[in-house]
Amino acid sequence: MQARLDKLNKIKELNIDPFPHSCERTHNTGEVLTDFDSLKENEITINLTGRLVSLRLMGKAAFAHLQDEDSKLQIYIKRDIIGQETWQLFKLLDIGDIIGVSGKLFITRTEERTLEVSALSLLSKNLRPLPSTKEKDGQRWHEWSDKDEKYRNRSVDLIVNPDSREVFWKRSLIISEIRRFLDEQMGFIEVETPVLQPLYGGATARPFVTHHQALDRQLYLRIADELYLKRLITGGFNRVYEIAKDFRNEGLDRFHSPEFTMLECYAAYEDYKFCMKLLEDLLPQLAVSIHGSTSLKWAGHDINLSAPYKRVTMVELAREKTEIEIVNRDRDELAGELKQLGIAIEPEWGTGKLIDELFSEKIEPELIQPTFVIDYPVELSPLAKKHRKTDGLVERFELFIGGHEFANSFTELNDPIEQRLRLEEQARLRAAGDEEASPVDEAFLQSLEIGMPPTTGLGVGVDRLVMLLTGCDSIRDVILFPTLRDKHQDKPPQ
RNA sequence: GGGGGUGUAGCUCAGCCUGGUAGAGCACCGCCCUUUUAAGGCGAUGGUCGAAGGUUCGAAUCCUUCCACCCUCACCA
Repeated sequence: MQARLDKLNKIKELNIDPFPHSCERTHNTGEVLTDFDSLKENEITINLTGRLVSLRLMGKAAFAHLQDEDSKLQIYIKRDIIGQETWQLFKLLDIGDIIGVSGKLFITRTEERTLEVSALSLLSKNLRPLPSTKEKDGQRWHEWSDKDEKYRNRSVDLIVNPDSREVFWKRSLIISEIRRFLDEQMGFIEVETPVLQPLYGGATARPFVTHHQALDRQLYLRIADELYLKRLITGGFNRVYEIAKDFRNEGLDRFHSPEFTMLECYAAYEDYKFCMKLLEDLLPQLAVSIHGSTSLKWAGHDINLSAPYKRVTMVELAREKTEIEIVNRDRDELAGELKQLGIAIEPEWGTGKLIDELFSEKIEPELIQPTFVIDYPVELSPLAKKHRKTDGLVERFELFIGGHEFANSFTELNDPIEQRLRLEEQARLRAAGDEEASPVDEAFLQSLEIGMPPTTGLGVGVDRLVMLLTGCDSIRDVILFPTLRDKHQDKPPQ
């Protein structure tokens, strides 16, 4: 770094501003590579900007690679072409500097498409050396691969690791494709609901708690958008969605981040079958536009996202995979059968929790191809409407892919009286020590009392969707700045 | 929280089992080189071996504790 500061001063002594305000730019590397033949034929002068990522100095000439937002291009710098003054500047450049070059295209003896530089300017000096990497024909040496460092220093990661760049490029595409699908094909509108909430709800999770000074009041970071979005349905917006961060104060692992991105959408005058159809339209479309095909590899499985997806009720699945009946069961009997399967259970768990446990232990991991698991026990779903045919169930589904949950949806409960009873039951569990049961949200209940049309809602974990479509196996690989422990200095000895 | 793994030069890693005072490649610095591409050649610099204790004549190496990351289980949609 000291060496680079010295160079910075030498550059200033040459009367060159190492951090100028603007520059000329006519193309990016992608455009040059695409139209190379005609640009070369017509001897078009190209102005490129980018970061110097490799340098091969050979006395009075040099080859280098310039990387921009698209890809990279080799440039050729020759003293006799750029002149003594610019050559002096060039020799003070380092890998990592951002420069602008202009010149015409040619092909080297080794047949690499190259820009012959006739003018060169420094746009921003690099003072902190980048990790050195080498690459040829897609093969890489000395790759900067320390995961901890990648997560903590994403700028460097994005410069140095094309794979990371591609993941986040795709993430952005996925989100804009989802928006386009909902806006243009489905007639939804995007809305924004509070992140800071006086009460939290819409999911079972422990919230983050914060405090507002001026109001002198406790607020929570939202764990879900659900209750607010339904209030908008009551208000007359028939199709709304939100793509935003939710926050859950829980453990973190490969599939869970304390802040994560959720898509929630609600459609009036539809039921949960609408949401299944929506996913069967959206996912193949996304897979093709992001990945080029509906078949992909993820978590060691070959997965095909072509619709339609298998639909199977939770009751059938439990019967088929474990021979256990889950509807209207006596709590202790059910607990006994779970124990026989070797599932560790806690004495205070109710039937809902037991079924949930059975399901995640024995059934989820086997759902590799996209599968809608439908019709859940009412105990697990305080916000879902009871099943139109079967007692004890609600109209709900979750989508499983590769053994993991990707979406959750139900026909929304819009009977305000029943909803109040169910929320009061949750509040009772909460009072009994279940930190994840939600409190009663009076504003939400009053909105149901005004009258919410029959409605269906859907939540999709966007981070997991990105993992699936980019082949990443950790949620940290698809979040630009994942939550990490502090890397503090070790405490001094006493 | 339990179990396993990792941490050595700016980067990627060897050395640890079997203790003797730190190594390679790349980067960086100097010199040579006007179509190279993991450019090449010559030379130089660079490390409190994650931290702190302990054992020992002697610790990167053995032991203990702590810190961070990864995997896994538990918790958790």
